[in-house]
Amino acid sequence: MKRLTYPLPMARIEDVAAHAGVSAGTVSNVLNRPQAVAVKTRQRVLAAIAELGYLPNEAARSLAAGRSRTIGLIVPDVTNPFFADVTRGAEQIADQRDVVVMLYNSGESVEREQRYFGRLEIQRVQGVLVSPVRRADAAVDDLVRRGTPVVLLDRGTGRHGLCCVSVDDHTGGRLAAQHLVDQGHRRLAYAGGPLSVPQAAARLAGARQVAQSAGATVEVLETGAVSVAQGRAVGAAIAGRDPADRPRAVFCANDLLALGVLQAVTRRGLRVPGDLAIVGYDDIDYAAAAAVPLTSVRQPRAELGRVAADLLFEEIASAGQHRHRQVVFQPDLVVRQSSGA
Amino acid sequence: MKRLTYPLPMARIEDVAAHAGVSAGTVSNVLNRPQAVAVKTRQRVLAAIAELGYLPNEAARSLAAGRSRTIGLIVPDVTNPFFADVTRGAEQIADQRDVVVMLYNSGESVEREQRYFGRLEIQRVQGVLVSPVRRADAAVDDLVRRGTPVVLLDRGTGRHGLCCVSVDDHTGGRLAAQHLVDQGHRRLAYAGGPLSVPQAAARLAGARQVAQSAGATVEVLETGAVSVAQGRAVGAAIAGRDPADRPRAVFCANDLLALGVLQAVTRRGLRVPGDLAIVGYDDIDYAAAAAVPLTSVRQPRAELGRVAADLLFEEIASAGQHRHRQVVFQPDLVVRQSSGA
DNA sequence: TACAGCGTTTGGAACGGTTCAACACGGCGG
DNA sequence: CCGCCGTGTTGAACCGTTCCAAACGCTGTA
Repeated sequence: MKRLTYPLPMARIEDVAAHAGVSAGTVSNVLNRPQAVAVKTRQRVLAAIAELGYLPNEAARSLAAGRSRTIGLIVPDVTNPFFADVTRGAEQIADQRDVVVMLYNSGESVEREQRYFGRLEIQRVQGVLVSPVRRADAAVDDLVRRGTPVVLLDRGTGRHGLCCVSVDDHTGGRLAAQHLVDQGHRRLAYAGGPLSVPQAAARLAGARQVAQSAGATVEVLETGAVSVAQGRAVGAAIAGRDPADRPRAVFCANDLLALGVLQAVTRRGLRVPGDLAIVGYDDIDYAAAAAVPLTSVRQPRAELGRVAADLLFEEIASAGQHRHRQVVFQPDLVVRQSSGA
Repeated sequence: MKRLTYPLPMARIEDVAAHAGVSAGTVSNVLNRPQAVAVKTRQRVLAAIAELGYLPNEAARSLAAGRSRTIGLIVPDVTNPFFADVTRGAEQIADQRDVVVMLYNSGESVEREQRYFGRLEIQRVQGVLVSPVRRADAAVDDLVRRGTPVVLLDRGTGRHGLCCVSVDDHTGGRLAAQHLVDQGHRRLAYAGGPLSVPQAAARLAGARQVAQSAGATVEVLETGAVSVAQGRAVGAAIAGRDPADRPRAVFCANDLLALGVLQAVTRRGLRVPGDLAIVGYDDIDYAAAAAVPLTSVRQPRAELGRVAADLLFEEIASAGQHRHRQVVFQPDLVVRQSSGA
């Protein structure tokens, strides 16, 4: 008995073959190795495909081929404009190879990340791009041990002996601090955290280095996360201080934080950049659109995603003998009004 | 000859079966119909699965089962906080059923949308959730005709004789206008567009209705898109006018637009809400975080996604006889400073 | 005429699961 | 002691592709 499929059984490769008067193998060749098929035959087959509206069954295809035409991508949160652009970059490269990207948001949860790794393995993805939640991530190690190529995105640099792409956060911190110092500021603050996040720490270290050699001070205002709400808290704290005891410039670990600070201090009557200069990080679209357009450190976001995907495909192709590479990008500073340009 | 797989051949169901001393069918039962297997056997099999680190091959599974455990979701742009939340809602429901969501951004391009539909069909997704680019979308019709269940998200209401979920834009427009009228405004403006987008038109219509019965006027400032940049242009135009000839309140078709207007008019010295009251739409996170927190019309975003997914699964389950439903949500107004609360 | 060589096509064996009819087994009632 | 029943388990067919060795047909050469 034929199984009942609602509502119509799709054309299979056999149907196309029959319709074109060839064998299934030939249809498969037309699809996968067109140059191996005589022009006339190929045209006949293509006509049959069009006529029947044939669409190959991906499940059968990946089963037979032994690999699925997908890669996995796990980021903390696509809603974050930074990761949205990274994602776009990776998708662009995958698209060129006709590979589908399975996207997951870890939400900074180790448990979710692990669950998604499992899903990706079940799907037999060719490889995984991931911004791991933890620097030392056992789940990543497992995945690698089981044989899935992995490229680290923006985090966990180097630790795993894996390919990884990142942006030089130390330099980013230096750029921001140098700019503020150049504007004449000597009392800086750094808002960001938690400092256990390597990126937050590296940006601070860079800023400190510059400040030190310029005779400036950097006060650390550590936050529990990098969100607008946390930024507002920082801004309120700054605005609430005695003017003599206030930093004159604040460098924020990301733009969301900076936007929060901006909002909180202007609401309390401080002028930006007059009373407080602000520099953000990431240069998200909303940074330029803020009430006082934000000076920010820009990272090559889409490029990051593209290069990561390229590395992944390289590793996939070179099954086995592959030399892991670590690519580090340089950020640059975009000066706008918030820092008093 | 065995095909060479890098680097290790994964355990198959046969391996598990051998290891547990049962047949493959029993292992399959343990995985899919646990209650049909004797407790002792089940435990033995589960132990074998754990020991071998067995992960079922999803491709083989969907090939045999005749359907993949995936649904498709196509939105204009996940970066837009509105759609990000809708996506989260849909994913939540799918997750409960152990179904993977394949997410695509149409970028408002008909061509991309069509390409993604093709991909989803090739993947044999169980169904598709889509915010179609065009109201009358031939690609959607094709998909439906070929037998893929489709639920329309937030757009194209009713036209197709399909399930659809949306938010009442007319009411949204009324809420915004009523609020402005209540604040004493009689010269309103509506910024948004293009008006060929049904949503933009409905919001305007709602606003007009209220304005009319209150003896207020609504000037239309049509835009080509709803972005921060377009908002800035509108704001510049308003600020550039003679004060006597200016609207005193502007209702924007979305928050990005409103943020742009806010930025442009404050930079030109107008006070918000003193000189110009602003109301946005969507209540994205950045709305509350703006330099002047934005009054906005909130839509139940995650709920929208959840209900859409529920409807889709309902339709999938009731293969064939299914009565399409159209769910309409009501928006509500979130009052903040930008409208002079 | 035979045959080598080449480009094209074919048939059939995988791929790794699901599903279901048939069967084995033990207990129970007659 | 036999037949029956229900519970668990098995074996084999099947899902729709890819891939590859072998077959095929044609041309050119010996």
